[in-house]
Order: sequence, then C-alpha cells, then structure tokens
Amino acid sequence: MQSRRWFGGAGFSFADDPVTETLSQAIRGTGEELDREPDTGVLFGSLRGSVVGLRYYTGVVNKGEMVSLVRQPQNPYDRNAVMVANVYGSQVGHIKRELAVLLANIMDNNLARVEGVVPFGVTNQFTMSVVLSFWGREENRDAVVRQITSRSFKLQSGPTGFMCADGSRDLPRKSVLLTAEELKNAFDNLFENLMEDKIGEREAVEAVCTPLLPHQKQALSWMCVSENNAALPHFWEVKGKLFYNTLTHSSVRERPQRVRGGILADDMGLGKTLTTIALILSNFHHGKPLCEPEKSSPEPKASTTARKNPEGKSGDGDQAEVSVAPAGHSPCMRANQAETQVVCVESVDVVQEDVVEDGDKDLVSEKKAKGRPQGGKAKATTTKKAAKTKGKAVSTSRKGGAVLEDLDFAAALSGITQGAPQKKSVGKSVVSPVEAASSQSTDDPAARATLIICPLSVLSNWLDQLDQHVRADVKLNVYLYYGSERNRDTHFLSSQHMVLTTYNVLSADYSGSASPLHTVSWLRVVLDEGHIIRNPNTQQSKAVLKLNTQRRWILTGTPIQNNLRDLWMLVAFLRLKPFDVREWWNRVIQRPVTQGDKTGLQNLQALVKCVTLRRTKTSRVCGRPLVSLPERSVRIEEVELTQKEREEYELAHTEGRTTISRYVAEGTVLRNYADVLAILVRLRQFCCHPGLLGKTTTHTGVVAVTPAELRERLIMKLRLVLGTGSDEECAVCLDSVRLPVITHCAHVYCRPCIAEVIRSEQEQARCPLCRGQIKASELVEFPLEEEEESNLLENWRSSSKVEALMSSLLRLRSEDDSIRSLVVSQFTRFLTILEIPLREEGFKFVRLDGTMSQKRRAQVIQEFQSDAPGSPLIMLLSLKAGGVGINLSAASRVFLMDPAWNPAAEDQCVDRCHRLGQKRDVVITKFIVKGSVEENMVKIQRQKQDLVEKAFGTKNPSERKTSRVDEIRALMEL
DNA sequence: ACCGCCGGGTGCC
DNA sequence: ACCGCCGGGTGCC
Repeated sequence: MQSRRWFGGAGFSFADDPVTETLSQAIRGTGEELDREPDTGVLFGSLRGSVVGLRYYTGVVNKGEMVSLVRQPQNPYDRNAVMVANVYGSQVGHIKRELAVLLANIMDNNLARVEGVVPFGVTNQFTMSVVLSFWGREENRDAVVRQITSRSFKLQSGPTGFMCADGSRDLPRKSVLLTAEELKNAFDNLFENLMEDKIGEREAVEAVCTPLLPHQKQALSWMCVSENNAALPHFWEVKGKLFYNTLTHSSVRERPQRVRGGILADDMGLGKTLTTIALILSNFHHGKPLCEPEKSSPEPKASTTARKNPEGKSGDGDQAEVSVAPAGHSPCMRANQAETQVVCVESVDVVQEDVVEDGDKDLVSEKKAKGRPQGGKAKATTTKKAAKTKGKAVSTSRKGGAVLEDLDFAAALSGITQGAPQKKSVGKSVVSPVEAASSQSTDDPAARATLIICPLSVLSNWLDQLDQHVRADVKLNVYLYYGSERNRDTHFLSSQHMVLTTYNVLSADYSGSASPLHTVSWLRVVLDEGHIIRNPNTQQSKAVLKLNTQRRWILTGTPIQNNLRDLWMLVAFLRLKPFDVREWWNRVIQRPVTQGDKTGLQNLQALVKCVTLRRTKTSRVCGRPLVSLPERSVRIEEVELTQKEREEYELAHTEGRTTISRYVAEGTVLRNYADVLAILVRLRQFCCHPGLLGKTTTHTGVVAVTPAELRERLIMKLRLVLGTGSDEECAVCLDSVRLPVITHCAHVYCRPCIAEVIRSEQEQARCPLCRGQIKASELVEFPLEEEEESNLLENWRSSSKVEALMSSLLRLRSEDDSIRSLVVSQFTRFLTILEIPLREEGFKFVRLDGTMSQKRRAQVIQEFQSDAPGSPLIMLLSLKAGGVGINLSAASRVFLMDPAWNPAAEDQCVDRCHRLGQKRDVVITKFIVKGSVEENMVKIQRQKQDLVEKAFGTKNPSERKTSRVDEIRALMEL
C-alpha cells in the first residue's frame, strides 16, 4: 500500500479517469508505449541473415545474444553498409551486402527499427547467422513487407529464433503475459523490500557528531560497500577468459566495472542527507575517512573501519580498491590521511603522486575500456587553464571562504591538525604547482571532491545539515557553487571536500562553452532529489550524464514517478552497463516489461535490487520500526445535507442516474466515460458546495452536435483535470502541464509540447495517449475565469460541509490554539470558498495548490512550518499539490473535505504531516455526506484496498472492464 | 572457409 | 584450349 505513492498517487481502476488518475495513464501507457515510443513498435516479422567479416573485429557475441545494427553511410566500400555491434558496442562484423541494401533502405527511410539476435554460429571465424526483426508503426507495415519481399527475402511472422532473456529458445514463444493488475503490483513492489539483511551496520567516523540510527548505519554500510567493493557486478560471471552477463548473454574481455554508487531511495525523513554526509566523511579513498577531528588518531581507526568492509568477497584479482589491508599499503594510507587533514602541503602532493603510481590499475584499464583517445589532450588544456587562472584563484578562493563564513559555516574555516597555518591552506592548495601537476597527470586517483547537486529549495537544507551533523572542529572545505560570482576555477573546485550546487547552475554551465563542473574530476557526484532528472531530454539530465566522476549516487524518495521510463535516466546516470544505452534498456527491460513478459520483469527487479536501497517509514530493522511515529487515527464525520441541499442533490442525482443507466443498458459506459465522470464529479461537488459547479454545468448526457457545444464540453473536461488541483503530467514532456490545452479526444498536454508533435507529424499527427487524430485548430485552451471566481465569492452561501468544518475548527481552536490543521480538498475552488468563513472567523491561514509556482510553494510551506508567533494555524491544501515529499509536520490535524477515488492519494497527503518530526498524534477527519455518492465512494475505496492487499492478478481484461462498470453502478446505486 | 570465387597452370590415356 | 579440370590463393563492407 505504501508503494502506491511511487506513482504520484494513483489507483488502478477508473483507468480512464483523467481527474483522479495519473497511474492509470501510466499503466495504460505500458500498453500504448509501443505506439508512443519511437524506439519500440509493432513487430512486423523477422528474417534470417548473416553477419560477415567477423575476423576483422574483436566484438564477441554469445548464442542468443542481441546485437545492434548501425548504418554506416560513409563506408567507402558500400554506402549501404550496416555494421553489427554487440551489447558493449564492439563491432562484430557487417551485414552481408545484398541484405544490407534492404536494411539500408528500411532504416534510412525510418520505416522500421531493425533489431538483431544471433541464434547460432557465434564461434564461427568468418560469418555468423543473425535473426533480424522489424519493429515499427502499423502504418509502415505494408511498405516494409513490400521492400522485403520485392528483394526476394522471406519475412517470417514472429520473432523466429528469438532468445528469451533467460536464454531459452522461444519457439513457441513462452513469455508469460501479465495482466495490467499484475504489472501494476509488480511496479509498485519494485522498490519494496530492497533492504539487504546482510549489509550490516557501520558507524560513521568521529567527524560526524550526530549518532546514526540503526537504519542509517545500515545505509552507510551499504553505501561504503557499494563504493569500495570491486567484486564483479551483479549479473556477471567469469566464463573462461571472458566475463559473461547473464541478462544480455553478452561477454566482454575486460573485467566489467561495478557501479560505484547507487540509488538511496529511502522515504522522506529517514535521513538520506545525514547518511550521505556520513558517507562523504567516512569513505574517502580506500575506505578511509576524509576528515578527522582534532587530535584523533586516525590510523588505528581507519584500519578498523576498513576491516569492516567485506573485502573477502572479491573473488579474484581486483586488487586496487579492495586492498584496504592496512599492512600492505601503509605509505599510501598515510598519504591519504595526511592529505585529508592538511589540505595541501607540498609533501602531500608528492605522496599523492605515489598514490597514483601505486595505483589503480583498474582505473587505467577503465580508461582504456572507455577508449578515450584524447585523454592526454584534454589534460593539456586543463594545465594551460590552470596556469592562466592561478593568480586569480587565490583571491577568489578566499572569497569562497567568506561565503561560507557568512553562512555561519564554522567547520569550513577552522584549521586543525597541523596547527593554525592551515587556515590559508585553501589558497595554498590552489596555487601549489606540485598539486597542479599531480592532478593533471592523473585525473582519477587525485579526485577528492564530492559534488552535490540539488534543487535550489533544498540547498539551504544541506548547509544546515552539515552545520548540524559535522563536528565544529573538523576542517571540511565546502564550497557553495552558486550565484553569478561563483568561483569557476576548476582547481579550486577540485581541491574542495564538497561542492554544492543546483541543477539549474549545472545546466546553465553546461550549455556554456567550458563548464567548470564538467572539467573537474570528481570523486563522487550525488544527485539529491534525483528523480528530477527522470526526463532524459532536459538539459539538466544531459548535463548530469556528462559529469566526470568515480562514484555516483542518487538520493530520491520517488525513483519512479509514473512510468518505467523514469528509471532509465537513473540507470544511465549510474552507468549500469549495458542499460545506460537506450537500445539495450528498451530491448531487455522496457519492452519486455511493458508487454508483460515475466522474465523481463524479473530482470528489472533484479536490476533495481542490485543498485537500490529503500526503506519506508514502516520498514523494520531487526523487527523494530526504523523510527517511531506518533499515532494516527481516522474518524469519519457524517454530514447531513439541509433540506434545500438535499433537493438540489437529488435532482442532479436522478438526472445522472437516468443518463448512466441508459449507458449501462446500451453497454456504452466506457465509450461515454468522460460524461459519466462528469456526472460523478458534479455530484461530488454538490456534496461539498453548490458553488463548485460554476456555470459550465451544461448537460452532459447528450452527444454534442455543434462545435460550440463540443468546445464547451472540452473546456469542462479540462477544468475537471486541472480544477481538482492535481498536478497533471504532460505525456510529451513528462513534466507538469504548462499552458494546458485539451485535444478533441480529451487528453491534456502543454500547448508547446503538443504543438510540436503536430508540427512534426503534420497530417498524420496523432494523440500520444490514444492515437486519435489531432489538429492544431482543434486544441482547446483553458479560458480565464476571473469573473466566475469573483461571482462565486460575491454570492456567497454556506453549505453543510463548510459548516461541519468550521465547527470542528472553532472547537479545536478553543481547546488548544497551538494545534495546526491541514484542510484538504480535491477541488481548488472549494478551497477558495472555504477562505471566506475562515477569514470571517479570524483564522490565519495559508494556501497551497497546484497552480502556485515552486517558489511561492516553498514560501508558503516555510510560513506554515514556522513556529514564529502569528504564523498560520491552517493550511488549505489541494489533494495532490506539490507531489511527494512536502514537509507539513507542523500540522497534526487533517480534514479531508471530500473522498478521493484513490485512498493512496489521501494517505500520501496525510503522510505530509504524519512523518518524521511530528510530535503529536495525528487525527484525521473525513467528511462524508450521508446518503450520497461520497458514501458509496468510501465503500469502494475499501474494496479497492482489499483487492490491493490480496494482490489479485488473475482477472482478464474483460472482467476488469465489467468491474469498472460495476463500480459506477454501485456509485449510482443502479 | 571442411565453402565459393578468382585466375593461373595446364592439357590423351 | 576461344575449352574443362586442377589446385593454390584468398576471403566484409
């Protein structure tokens, strides 16, 4: 149940309801992905061909392994050449000439995507067999088939000779299709139970003054192991002289690198920031601490912490990182110690070079593997730049210090260990020619700085937390890389322990010419709120992928927000090979999973598991809860309508029932779903306040005939989508909808996004969600409705529910005026209505809804959370405003004004105050109008809950459809 | 490639 | 012999 929050609050029935659902879109998306994603599609068929010229290339392929086909139009021997590469991008050979002509034609005209699988012949020296399958849009099928047959190749239906991901032949294809429910459950559970029991605990170094909770020690231990452990990554086995990947059946000659880092996906409030700070301080090179407080004797301590690493695991000779064994490496260790404490003395730099030489063979080989021939050149550039900026660096670095001082960042300035002179060590480190030399000659081993990237809104949180958790006598160089005056000197940045910046600064730098952040060789990059980069098309995401670092971490409470696709960016950032390449992610994970292939799902789960640690606040360590939270109780307050309200309600109810029962009789409920929904929304609005209906409550039952009517109805639907305060997602940009427009098929997008789709596809333009035809002229915008709003307020009248709330609030205030409340509705207009009586009764309140800018939201939250005298007692909150993770722990009462379809959305909302930091018991009041759809909704909510908990999965799609209709019938008491 | 193809050497049985 | 046949050289695109 917890897990549903992963999807931004969504349930699983009412799958067409744009108002209450975003997950349903995601789930349907899993079916429709095929059409929407340019890199998947319908399978047209497959044919057998051959790969030639194997002996000229080094790429190896295993039986059943997938290969990629790459056009080489520039090939001097044949402009139709099609190159064949293995999963790791090594060339295997070419497609035989005659076949290449065909493929070139299909690929160049974008008629289909061609994917290859090698069924056999992998040990041949000269040629091997390949099964080519063709995927594309249905409308291109004919053209493709024609191309193929006209060149007298035979297209076979189905993926003949295709290898299942588990290595077995699929003739007949035996992938088990999952139902949508199963798929959804699997998604939801993807990140559940990712707590490895065997990870143990690890204490933070002394420099961290806050004692870690047990689960934080576990996380620290896991993170250290993830950074240090040089054992083979998951899914890799040694096979003879090669390394074999069990997921892709591919082999490589070089030892694959483990992902050094991962995704820490703990729930909000479990201390991801603290754990990360502990990691930075505790696990510098070779598992030794970064900084020690004054007079501590680091060496013995270092070795004890080092021994805690499960070094025994690393089967064979990946010596470098694992060899934390104190004996063999003591000079090196000394070096690191010295280096961490004395920021930069010449001797240290010399030793640093030792480290380098001592060093990491695997780093060298990694460089080779990456095949960066211009490595040397790049370094030369750096040198030049360093020389130029040296003079400036001294002064700017002082400035950096000053910034920190201003921020009361005591730790950053108090020099220790080697005595007072170190105060100026920052400046010294920058100018030191020795260091400059050493850090250029070898980039990676010298890397020492951790780069933290976060949204602006949490930047100050990092500074606070550092201040709070790092001992004041620890000398930690932290630089806030922000603002127009930021010090862009890469040597200055490299010499820091930590550099903090925002996604915006990063992408702004990246779009410029020489990005300092991309020049520095980082020890570690941490993406805070890492789900921010889930859309790979953004500048931010691109910038993040280009960072040069040894270790990578993603901190997020919500690794998947809506869609499996969200995960790809995270995987790509971590460089979880080979899935950082889109084709392999799509072929091995995304397409199989979205098509319901069980093996695909298992692979996905395994993949996620090997890089993710996630605990929820209900997880337990050794049978005990991670954190103890105050109680939370729910009471339902039944609201009686006045006689007048009852009459109005019944009128609308009868009318709606007539319409819906006709649909039910005709069996057209699903076809008229939007109308059905509109009727239900209307009834729900009646239950809250008649003013919610506005003037757009034209009758919906009749099929629209005139364009004006159609327009009116679309606007109404748009209002339904947006007016509830839900933060709708645009299926094109995957971000919150900006400048919303609605298509004639009733799907909502950002205007620029959908306009671009129409522009590029011209007459063929189709709705990305339902594939219905769309035209620019038919997009309907949301009209401004300020008049309406004022109208609403002028003709003010109360309602039973308003009264019920007000009497609760007044009673509460008279009993204890320190208790703060959240007043939650799905209808933002209802919040507007509630403002009036609140003002009348002299309540101080703030409001948070989906229409507010991020900046304004932050202000409001801060105001509400502040315990300053005169701060607001009440927050009016739209149900889904702001997504996950907002901290409203100042409130301990929640009034849910209207029931949501999806109980998870309510839970999630309550979680915003029932979270770490909550001191009081939380009391939740749900107002339910007696004898109304609301009552029925609550019943259905309960049934849904049961279903979710039973995790049923055997229903077929047609049964599901009936159950949705049944739900509607139950709601309307038909 | 334990193939096909090319082109030079060769030529009754 | 302007052929066939033999056997060596050779081999992706």
